[in-house]
Amino acid sequence: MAPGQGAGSADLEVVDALVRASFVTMGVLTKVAAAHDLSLTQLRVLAILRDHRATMGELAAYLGLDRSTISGLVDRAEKRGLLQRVANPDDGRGIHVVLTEVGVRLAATGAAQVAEGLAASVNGLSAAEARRLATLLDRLHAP
Amino acid sequence: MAPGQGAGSADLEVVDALVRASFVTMGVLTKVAAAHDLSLTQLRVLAILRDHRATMGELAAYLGLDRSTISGLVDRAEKRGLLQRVANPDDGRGIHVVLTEVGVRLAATGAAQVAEGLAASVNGLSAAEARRLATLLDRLHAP
DNA sequence: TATTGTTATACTCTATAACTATA
DNA sequence: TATAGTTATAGAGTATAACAATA
Repeated sequence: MAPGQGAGSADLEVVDALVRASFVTMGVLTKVAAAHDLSLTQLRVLAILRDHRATMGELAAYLGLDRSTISGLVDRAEKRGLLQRVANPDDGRGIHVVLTEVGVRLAATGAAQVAEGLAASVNGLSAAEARRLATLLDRLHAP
Repeated sequence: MAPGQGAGSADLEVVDALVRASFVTMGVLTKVAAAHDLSLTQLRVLAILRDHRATMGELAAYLGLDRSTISGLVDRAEKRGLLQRVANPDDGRGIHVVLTEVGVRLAATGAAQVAEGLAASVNGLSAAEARRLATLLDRLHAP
């Protein structure tokens, strides 16, 4: 590996810190989800649908899961009354998925609890440090 | 909620950034694991055992999982030749779990690939920014 | 013919409850 | 009696392959 390229030793420090922080973050998310009898993926589905109306295929693409997996997830959430399949007038194939009232409320509660749970972790930082951290994190881009 | 307490709006920015970055990070970890036919949890087990010899119960406590879950995980990994159960001479109940040669190599390869995969995300930062990010992340503490 | 979604199947992950062996 | 681990069981998440409906 050429010097300055790839995973150099200077990067290892950040990578380790990122992995550690991510497990803490995922722990909070999983705990919030479990408190509402949701899996992490179900919580993500609610969060996505809170902002966007999506088709089954769009959910699959966004989450990086197979469409058959989404069918099951949506089945169970629909049975719980959290969301609904809605026919798409423009295309008889692409079904829209939308949150119900109950789903909207649960998504909002979940988001608030995630923020609350993570705020505890962030409490050690000053407001300026928190802003700096947010800025640096946002400059990481997906591979 | 009192001002300055809990999840104030100043924190929301960091929380969102943290959640986004964590999903990117977990995506890399999951992809590396899948490339070796491992689940994320299995990869974590290898990473833990790379540094520490642990009992079944210690693994369970560290990962926040039930002991019965660890039994299954270790079963499958042992069947693949990645690790071994070793009797504990000091206590006939607490079994030690240790990596095999193959497991050690896989753990090392996985760690390198995670670092490589995340280095791509970190490339947009200067060395000084990367250090600052690592420092800030390390100041987040588990809830 | 290509795309969207579902179903059947199989495997992993996970927890609960009941159990065995050791301390 | 308490602790460590396993097993049986059940439910959820996941992908693959085969399928139906629509474009």
